[in-house]
Amino acid sequence: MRHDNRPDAGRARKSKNESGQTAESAPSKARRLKHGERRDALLRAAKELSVERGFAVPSLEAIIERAGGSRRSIYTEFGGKEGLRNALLAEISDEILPALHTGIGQDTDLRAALTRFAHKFVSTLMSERGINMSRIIMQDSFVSPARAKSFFARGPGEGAKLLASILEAARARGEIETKDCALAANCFIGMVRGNLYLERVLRIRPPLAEAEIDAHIGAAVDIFLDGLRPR
Amino acid sequence: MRHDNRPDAGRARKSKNESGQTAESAPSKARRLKHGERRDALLRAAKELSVERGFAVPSLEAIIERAGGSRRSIYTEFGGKEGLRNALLAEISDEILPALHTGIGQDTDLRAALTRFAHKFVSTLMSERGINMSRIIMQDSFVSPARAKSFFARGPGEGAKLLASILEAARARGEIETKDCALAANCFIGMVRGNLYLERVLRIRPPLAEAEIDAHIGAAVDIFLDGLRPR
DNA sequence: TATTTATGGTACTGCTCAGTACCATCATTG
DNA sequence: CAATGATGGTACTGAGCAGTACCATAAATA
Repeated sequence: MRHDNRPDAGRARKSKNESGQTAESAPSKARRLKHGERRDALLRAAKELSVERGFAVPSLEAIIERAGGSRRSIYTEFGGKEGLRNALLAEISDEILPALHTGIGQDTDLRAALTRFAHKFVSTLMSERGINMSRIIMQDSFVSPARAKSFFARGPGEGAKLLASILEAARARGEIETKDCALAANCFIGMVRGNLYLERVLRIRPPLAEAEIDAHIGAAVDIFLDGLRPR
Repeated sequence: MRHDNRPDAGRARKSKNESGQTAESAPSKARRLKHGERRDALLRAAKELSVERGFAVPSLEAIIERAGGSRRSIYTEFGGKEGLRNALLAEISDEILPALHTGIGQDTDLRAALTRFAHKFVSTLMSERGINMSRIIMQDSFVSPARAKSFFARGPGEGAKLLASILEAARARGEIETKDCALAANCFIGMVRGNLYLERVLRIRPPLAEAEIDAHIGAAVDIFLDGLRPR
């Protein structure tokens, strides 16, 4: 029951089967993936393309070229560009945010805890990959404040809370003295970020050497602890 | 000598003279501005449109609609979109950067100097207008690292240098004790920024109340000064 | 093996927008 | 006041890209 009343119903197709499989995630053949697999492939391609280039969602063409599948796949899997964007941002958040907070709060020594926190922060967010992800999230925030909000809450927001609770504990032990631990936590995080984060995001500065990181964190921890020490 | 061999040479023009003057900077008539004036009008329109909406360069259509003139004007005045972008970013930098540093370094008292610096920083950059300008500059940085670099150098970079020199002076007077004033300045700036700046840029937080600003700055200055006080 | 179903592929549509051509008109200058 | 030059206005062009229609084909199922 083919209704060929369409103008170009019988148009010649460019048979692209020759070498059209640009998908590098699939082992050379791998045609016809099923639902979940195709979704993963598309999402992974979108993510890697974004992260490689440090730019927000690439064009659908570019994604398909890398992942295989077709425009149609994107619409069935994600419902369109916006859905893909949502999934992509969630994916990126899921990669970067846990790395930000793992192991925080294990140290009993305050200085060690602060140093660990800062190191985690700097090495996760200021690495090449972390910066590219930051850039993607920032660019996206100009499009969707909602996604930015959720990212912030799960990332820096959560970090600030964790740090504040660490400070509360230290204050309870009498190691530090401050009115407002949340405020102090905010200050510490800012201090760790310094101007470096901005410089990295703006691509003004190359990735930091270990020595630079240590010096910066050392200075921040010193100033912070001395600033809060009990009289 | 009109060569009417063009297909639409004699096409009907929509006479738009009825009320086509959307230019608000011009007093209702003001047709046919000359060179410099048109340039200013275009640039101002581009700037206000960007700043109002917190988004990078608007479409040429939008600019023209507000400024008057025509696409042609933009090409004769700026050489195209890229030239306009350059001029726009320079314009924005020229507005925001001087405000950032004026009056810094006048105070003899270190605490007063730090507080003034921080206040200038927060009230300039975290105001609605300042945040919108920051957003524009960030978005542009994803397009042109060169412009981002120059902005950073003139803004935060310059600020860090100023602050470092203030700290040097204080150290010479024996008021503070630190190995590296540049590092310490970096820390202070970061502390002032805290998470607030990011929250504002991402539009997660509304403009700060005076009380919030004072509390935040107060905490930062306290921690910083105590952290650097001589043993 | 034949039929159905879902997925891959391609072209088309429509929109936005930068850049360009060219006409119309105002302003200047002799 | 007429000729000339510069500026305003409009439409056209072409590129990029999201979304959609529909054909082709591989997999599933009977």
